[in-house]
Amino acid sequence: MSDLLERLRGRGWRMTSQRRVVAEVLDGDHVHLTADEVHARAAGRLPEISRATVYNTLGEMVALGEIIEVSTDGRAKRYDPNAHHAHQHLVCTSCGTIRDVHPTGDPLSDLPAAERFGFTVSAFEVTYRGLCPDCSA
Amino acid sequence: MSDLLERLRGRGWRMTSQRRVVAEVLDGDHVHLTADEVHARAAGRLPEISRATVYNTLGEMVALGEIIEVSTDGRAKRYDPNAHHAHQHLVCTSCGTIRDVHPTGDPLSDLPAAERFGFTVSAFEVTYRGLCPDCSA
DNA sequence: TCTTGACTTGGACACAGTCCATCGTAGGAT
DNA sequence: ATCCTACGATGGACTGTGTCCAAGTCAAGA
Repeated sequence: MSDLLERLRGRGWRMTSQRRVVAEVLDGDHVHLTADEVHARAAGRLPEISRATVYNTLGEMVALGEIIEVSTDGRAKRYDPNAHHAHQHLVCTSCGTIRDVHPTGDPLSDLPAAERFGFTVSAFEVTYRGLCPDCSA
Repeated sequence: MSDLLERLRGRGWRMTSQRRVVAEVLDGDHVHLTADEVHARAAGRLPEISRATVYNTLGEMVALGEIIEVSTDGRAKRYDPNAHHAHQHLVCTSCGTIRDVHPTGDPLSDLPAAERFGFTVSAFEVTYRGLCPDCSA
Protein backbone atom coordinates (compact mmCIF):
# COMPACT_ATOMS: atom_id res chain seq x y z
CA MET A 1 0.00 0.00 0.00
CA SER A 2 2.61 2.50 -1.08
CA ASP A 3 -0.24 4.84 -2.06
CA LEU A 4 -1.45 5.09 1.48
CA LEU A 5 2.07 5.31 2.88
CA GLU A 6 2.87 8.15 0.47
CA ARG A 7 -0.24 10.08 1.44
CA LEU A 8 0.51 9.64 5.12
CA ARG A 9 4.09 10.73 4.71
CA GLY A 10 2.83 13.76 2.80
CA ARG A 11 0.71 14.67 5.78
CA GLY A 12 3.74 14.88 8.02
CA TRP A 13 3.40 11.51 9.63
CA ARG A 14 6.50 10.20 11.30
CA MET A 15 7.10 6.89 9.54
CA THR A 16 7.66 3.99 11.91
CA SER A 17 7.93 0.29 11.21
CA GLN A 18 4.66 -0.22 13.11
CA ARG A 19 2.71 2.20 10.96
CA ARG A 20 4.24 0.78 7.83
CA VAL A 21 3.17 -2.75 8.75
CA VAL A 22 -0.38 -1.70 9.67
CA ALA A 23 -0.77 0.11 6.34
CA GLU A 24 0.59 -2.89 4.45
CA VAL A 25 -1.78 -5.28 6.20
CA LEU A 26 -4.72 -3.14 5.09
CA ASP A 27 -3.79 -3.23 1.43
CA GLY A 28 -6.21 -4.72 -1.09
CA ASP A 29 -9.81 -4.91 -2.26
CA HIS A 30 -12.68 -6.20 -0.16
CA VAL A 31 -10.48 -6.02 2.93
CA HIS A 32 -12.52 -5.57 6.11
CA LEU A 33 -10.43 -6.62 9.08
CA THR A 34 -11.14 -6.07 12.76
CA ALA A 35 -8.54 -4.28 14.87
CA ASP A 36 -7.51 -7.58 16.42
CA GLU A 37 -7.17 -9.22 13.01
CA VAL A 38 -4.98 -6.33 11.90
CA HIS A 39 -2.96 -6.79 15.06
CA ALA A 40 -2.56 -10.54 14.48
CA ARG A 41 -1.38 -10.06 10.88
CA ALA A 42 0.87 -7.18 11.79
CA ALA A 43 2.40 -9.27 14.57
CA GLY A 44 3.26 -11.86 11.93
CA ARG A 45 5.74 -9.39 10.52
CA LEU A 46 6.60 -7.38 13.61
CA PRO A 47 6.09 -9.64 16.63
CA GLU A 48 6.34 -6.98 19.36
CA ILE A 49 3.73 -4.61 17.96
CA SER A 50 1.19 -3.76 20.66
CA ARG A 51 -2.59 -3.68 20.47
CA ALA A 52 -2.59 -0.07 21.62
CA THR A 53 -0.43 0.95 18.68
CA VAL A 54 -2.71 -0.81 16.23
CA TYR A 55 -5.74 0.94 17.74
CA ASN A 56 -3.94 4.30 17.70
CA THR A 57 -2.79 3.89 14.11
CA LEU A 58 -6.19 2.77 12.85
CA GLY A 59 -7.84 5.66 14.67
CA GLU A 60 -5.45 8.16 13.10
CA MET A 61 -5.98 6.74 9.62
CA VAL A 62 -9.73 7.02 10.11
CA ALA A 63 -9.39 10.63 11.31
CA LEU A 64 -7.33 11.43 8.22
CA GLY A 65 -10.00 9.88 6.01
CA GLU A 66 -7.58 7.31 4.63
CA ILE A 67 -9.57 4.29 5.80
CA ILE A 68 -13.21 3.80 6.79
CA GLU A 69 -14.60 2.36 9.99
CA VAL A 70 -17.45 -0.10 9.43
CA SER A 71 -19.63 -1.73 12.06
CA THR A 72 -22.01 -4.10 10.35
CA ASP A 73 -22.57 -6.62 13.09
CA GLY A 74 -22.67 -4.76 16.39
CA ARG A 75 -19.50 -6.57 17.38
CA ALA A 76 -15.97 -5.48 16.53
CA LYS A 77 -15.51 -2.55 14.14
CA ARG A 78 -13.90 -3.34 10.81
CA TYR A 79 -11.50 -1.21 8.80
CA ASP A 80 -11.91 -0.69 5.07
CA PRO A 81 -8.98 0.76 3.08
CA ASN A 82 -11.28 1.59 0.14
CA ALA A 83 -11.91 5.14 1.38
CA HIS A 84 -11.55 6.99 -1.91
CA HIS A 85 -14.37 5.39 -3.88
CA ALA A 86 -17.89 5.74 -2.47
CA HIS A 87 -19.41 2.34 -1.90
CA GLN A 88 -21.78 0.40 0.31
CA HIS A 89 -21.54 -3.04 1.93
CA LEU A 90 -23.10 -6.43 1.34
CA VAL A 91 -22.86 -8.73 4.36
CA CYS A 92 -23.45 -12.48 4.60
CA THR A 93 -25.88 -13.12 7.44
CA SER A 94 -24.34 -16.53 8.02
CA CYS A 95 -20.54 -16.21 7.84
CA GLY A 96 -20.15 -12.43 8.05
CA THR A 97 -18.22 -12.04 4.79
CA ILE A 98 -18.34 -8.46 3.50
CA ARG A 99 -18.19 -7.25 -0.11
CA ASP A 100 -17.98 -3.70 -1.36
CA VAL A 101 -20.90 -2.86 -3.67
CA HIS A 102 -21.90 0.13 -5.78
CA PRO A 103 -25.68 0.63 -5.90
CA THR A 104 -27.22 3.01 -8.39
CA GLY A 105 -29.61 5.61 -7.04
CA ASP A 106 -29.19 8.25 -4.37
CA PRO A 107 -30.75 7.59 -0.96
CA LEU A 108 -30.38 11.28 -0.07
CA SER A 109 -32.87 12.26 -2.78
CA ASP A 110 -35.20 9.56 -1.42
CA LEU A 111 -35.58 11.35 1.91
CA PRO A 112 -38.30 14.02 1.69
CA ALA A 113 -37.84 17.26 3.59
CA ALA A 114 -40.82 16.34 5.75
CA GLU A 115 -38.90 13.25 6.87
CA ARG A 116 -35.78 15.14 7.88
CA PHE A 117 -37.06 16.57 11.16
CA GLY A 118 -34.99 19.72 10.66
CA PHE A 119 -31.72 17.77 10.43
CA THR A 120 -28.95 18.85 8.07
CA VAL A 121 -28.43 15.47 6.45
CA SER A 122 -24.93 15.03 5.11
CA ALA A 123 -24.22 11.33 4.74
CA PHE A 124 -25.76 7.89 4.54
CA GLU A 125 -24.77 4.24 4.63
CA VAL A 126 -26.56 1.30 3.11
CA THR A 127 -25.98 -2.23 4.37
CA TYR A 128 -27.35 -5.07 2.27
CA ARG A 129 -27.76 -8.46 3.94
CA GLY A 130 -28.17 -11.93 2.52
CA LEU A 131 -26.51 -15.31 2.04
CA CYS A 132 -23.22 -15.58 0.19
CA PRO A 133 -22.76 -18.34 -2.41
CA ASP A 134 -20.82 -20.55 0.01
CA CYS A 135 -23.43 -20.31 2.76
CA SER A 136 -26.49 -20.77 0.54
CA ALA A 137 -25.06 -23.95 -1.05
CA MET B 1 -47.57 -1.21 25.22
CA SER B 2 -50.52 -3.54 25.69
CA ASP B 3 -50.23 -4.45 22.01
CA LEU B 4 -46.82 -5.94 22.48
CA LEU B 5 -47.83 -7.61 25.72
CA GLU B 6 -50.85 -9.16 24.02
CA ARG B 7 -48.79 -10.51 21.16
CA LEU B 8 -46.24 -11.97 23.55
CA ARG B 9 -48.92 -13.58 25.68
CA GLY B 10 -50.41 -15.01 22.49
CA ARG B 11 -47.09 -16.64 21.73
CA GLY B 12 -47.15 -18.56 24.99
CA TRP B 13 -44.89 -16.30 26.95
CA ARG B 14 -45.07 -16.69 30.70
CA MET B 15 -46.01 -13.22 31.86
CA THR B 16 -43.77 -11.95 34.65
CA SER B 17 -43.56 -8.53 36.22
CA GLN B 18 -40.06 -8.12 34.78
CA ARG B 19 -41.18 -8.76 31.21
CA ARG B 20 -44.16 -6.50 31.66
CA VAL B 21 -41.97 -3.63 32.84
CA VAL B 22 -39.45 -4.08 30.01
CA ALA B 23 -42.25 -4.03 27.44
CA GLU B 24 -43.78 -0.93 29.02
CA VAL B 25 -40.45 0.91 29.04
CA LEU B 26 -40.13 0.31 25.28
CA ASP B 27 -43.51 1.82 24.45
CA GLY B 28 -43.68 4.84 22.13
CA ASP B 29 -42.45 6.40 18.90
CA HIS B 30 -38.82 7.23 18.19
CA VAL B 31 -37.77 5.14 21.19
CA HIS B 32 -34.23 3.82 20.79
CA LEU B 33 -32.89 2.87 24.20
CA THR B 34 -29.75 0.92 25.02
CA ALA B 35 -30.05 -2.20 27.15
CA ASP B 36 -28.65 -0.33 30.13
CA GLU B 37 -31.09 2.52 29.64
CA VAL B 38 -33.93 0.01 29.54
CA HIS B 39 -32.53 -1.51 32.71
CA ALA B 40 -32.31 1.86 34.45
CA ARG B 41 -35.89 2.79 33.57
CA ALA B 42 -37.21 -0.65 34.41
CA ALA B 43 -35.42 -0.49 37.77
CA GLY B 44 -37.34 2.71 38.47
CA ARG B 45 -40.49 0.63 38.64
CA LEU B 46 -39.08 -2.69 39.76
CA PRO B 47 -35.89 -2.02 41.71
CA GLU B 48 -34.58 -5.58 41.90
CA ILE B 49 -34.72 -6.36 38.19
CA SER B 50 -31.36 -7.68 37.02
CA ARG B 51 -29.33 -6.74 34.01
CA ALA B 52 -29.32 -10.36 32.85
CA THR B 53 -33.11 -10.42 32.75
CA VAL B 54 -33.24 -7.24 30.70
CA TYR B 55 -30.72 -8.68 28.22
CA ASN B 56 -32.62 -11.97 28.08
CA THR B 57 -35.96 -10.29 27.56
CA LEU B 58 -34.69 -7.92 24.88
CA GLY B 59 -33.02 -10.82 23.09
CA GLU B 60 -36.24 -12.83 23.11
CA MET B 61 -38.29 -9.92 21.82
CA VAL B 62 -35.79 -9.46 19.00
CA ALA B 63 -35.93 -13.17 18.16
CA LEU B 64 -39.73 -12.98 18.03
CA GLY B 65 -39.50 -10.00 15.70
CA GLU B 66 -41.36 -7.76 18.13
CA ILE B 67 -38.57 -5.21 18.46
CA ILE B 68 -35.56 -4.35 16.31
CA GLU B 69 -31.91 -4.23 17.30
CA VAL B 70 -30.11 -1.17 15.94
CA SER B 71 -26.41 -0.43 16.13
CA THR B 72 -25.78 2.96 14.62
CA ASP B 73 -22.72 4.03 16.54
CA GLY B 74 -20.55 0.96 17.09
CA ARG B 75 -21.18 1.31 20.79
CA ALA B 76 -24.19 -0.11 22.66
CA LYS B 77 -26.99 -1.64 20.63
CA ARG B 78 -30.33 0.14 20.79
CA TYR B 79 -33.79 -1.37 20.79
CA ASP B 80 -36.57 -0.04 18.60
CA PRO B 81 -40.17 -1.10 19.33
CA ASN B 82 -41.31 0.06 15.90
CA ALA B 83 -40.87 -3.38 14.33
CA HIS B 84 -44.08 -3.57 12.34
CA HIS B 85 -43.58 -0.60 10.01
CA ALA B 86 -40.54 -0.69 7.73
CA HIS B 87 -38.38 2.35 8.36
CA GLN B 88 -34.81 3.60 8.37
CA HIS B 89 -32.84 5.74 10.82
CA LEU B 90 -31.58 9.29 10.89
CA VAL B 91 -28.81 9.85 13.43
CA CYS B 92 -27.37 13.10 14.77
CA THR B 93 -23.59 12.95 14.43
CA SER B 94 -23.21 15.25 17.42
CA CYS B 95 -25.63 14.12 20.13
CA GLY B 96 -26.63 10.70 18.81
CA THR B 97 -30.37 11.36 18.71
CA ILE B 98 -32.16 8.90 16.44
CA ARG B 99 -35.35 9.47 14.44
CA ASP B 100 -37.32 6.92 12.42
CA VAL B 101 -37.61 7.98 8.78
CA HIS B 102 -39.41 6.60 5.72
CA PRO B 103 -37.44 7.15 2.50
CA THR B 104 -39.07 6.61 -0.86
CA GLY B 105 -37.27 4.35 -3.31
CA ASP B 106 -36.07 0.78 -3.02
CA PRO B 107 -32.36 0.19 -2.44
CA LEU B 108 -32.78 -3.46 -3.43
CA SER B 109 -33.68 -2.47 -6.99
CA ASP B 110 -30.62 -0.22 -6.99
CA LEU B 111 -28.23 -3.14 -6.62
CA PRO B 112 -27.48 -4.67 -10.05
CA ALA B 113 -27.04 -8.43 -10.33
CA ALA B 114 -23.41 -7.88 -11.27
CA GLU B 115 -22.91 -6.21 -7.90
CA ARG B 116 -24.41 -9.05 -5.88
CA PHE B 117 -21.47 -11.45 -6.08
CA GLY B 118 -23.84 -14.44 -6.12
CA PHE B 119 -25.41 -13.45 -2.80
CA THR B 120 -29.11 -14.00 -2.18
CA VAL B 121 -29.86 -10.48 -0.95
CA SER B 122 -32.83 -10.35 1.37
CA ALA B 123 -32.64 -7.19 3.44
CA PHE B 124 -31.06 -3.78 3.72
CA GLU B 125 -30.69 -0.94 6.18
CA VAL B 126 -30.09 2.72 5.46
CA THR B 127 -28.59 5.03 8.07
CA TYR B 128 -28.72 8.75 7.38
CA ARG B 129 -26.37 11.01 9.32
CA GLY B 130 -26.38 14.74 9.95
CA LEU B 131 -26.87 17.45 12.55
CA CYS B 132 -30.15 17.72 14.41
CA PRO B 133 -31.78 21.14 14.88
CA ASP B 134 -30.49 21.47 18.44
CA CYS B 135 -26.89 20.66 17.52
CA SER B 136 -26.73 22.80 14.36
CA ALA B 137 -28.04 25.88 16.20
C1' DT C 1 -53.17 -25.63 46.86
C1' DC C 2 -49.49 -28.09 44.78
C1' DT C 3 -46.09 -28.94 41.33
C1' DT C 4 -42.94 -28.07 37.96
C1' DG C 5 -40.41 -26.22 34.50
C1' DA C 6 -39.67 -21.75 32.86
C1' DC C 7 -37.86 -17.42 34.58
C1' DT C 8 -34.87 -14.45 37.49
C1' DT C 9 -30.83 -13.39 39.98
C1' DG C 10 -26.06 -11.86 40.94
C1' DG C 11 -21.67 -12.64 40.14
C1' DA C 12 -18.03 -14.27 37.33
C1' DC C 13 -16.44 -14.06 32.89
C1' DA C 14 -15.33 -12.58 27.95
C1' DC C 15 -14.56 -9.33 24.47
C1' DA C 16 -13.67 -4.70 22.39
C1' DG C 17 -11.66 -0.71 23.19
C1' DT C 18 -9.34 3.24 26.01
C1' DC C 19 -5.97 5.33 29.07
C1' DC C 20 -1.63 6.30 31.04
C1' DA C 21 3.22 6.43 32.71
C1' DT C 22 7.30 5.13 30.84
C1' DC C 23 10.51 3.92 27.33
C1' DG C 24 12.27 4.15 22.54
C1' DT C 25 13.28 6.19 18.22
C1' DA C 26 12.66 9.02 13.65
C1' DG C 27 14.38 12.62 11.73
C1' DG C 28 15.91 17.46 12.09
C1' DA C 29 19.93 20.06 13.91
C1' DT C 30 24.87 20.34 14.36
C1' DA D 1 28.03 10.72 11.81
C1' DT D 2 26.14 11.99 16.21
C1' DC D 3 23.08 14.21 19.33
C1' DC D 4 18.45 15.82 20.89
C1' DT D 5 13.96 15.78 21.64
C1' DA D 6 9.27 15.53 20.74
C1' DC D 7 6.39 12.20 18.90
C1' DG D 8 5.28 7.44 18.86
C1' DA D 9 5.23 2.62 21.01
C1' DT D 10 4.55 -0.30 24.87
C1' DG D 11 1.96 -3.18 28.15
C1' DG D 12 -0.81 -3.37 31.79
C1' DA D 13 -4.73 -1.57 34.15
C1' DC D 14 -9.23 -0.12 33.44
C1' DT D 15 -14.11 0.68 31.40
C1' DG D 16 -18.21 -0.48 28.94
C1' DT D 17 -21.08 -3.88 26.83
C1' DG D 18 -22.68 -8.22 26.75
C1' DT D 19 -22.84 -13.49 27.98
C1' DC D 20 -22.96 -17.51 31.01
C1' DC D 21 -24.16 -20.30 34.87
C1' DA D 22 -25.77 -22.49 39.23
C1' DA D 23 -29.10 -21.69 42.45
C1' DG D 24 -33.34 -19.77 43.94
C1' DT D 25 -38.23 -18.14 42.69
C1' DC D 26 -42.70 -18.07 40.82
C1' DA D 27 -46.65 -18.27 36.97
C1' DA D 28 -49.98 -21.00 35.66
C1' DG D 29 -51.97 -25.55 34.80
C1' DA D 30 -53.67 -29.81 37.37
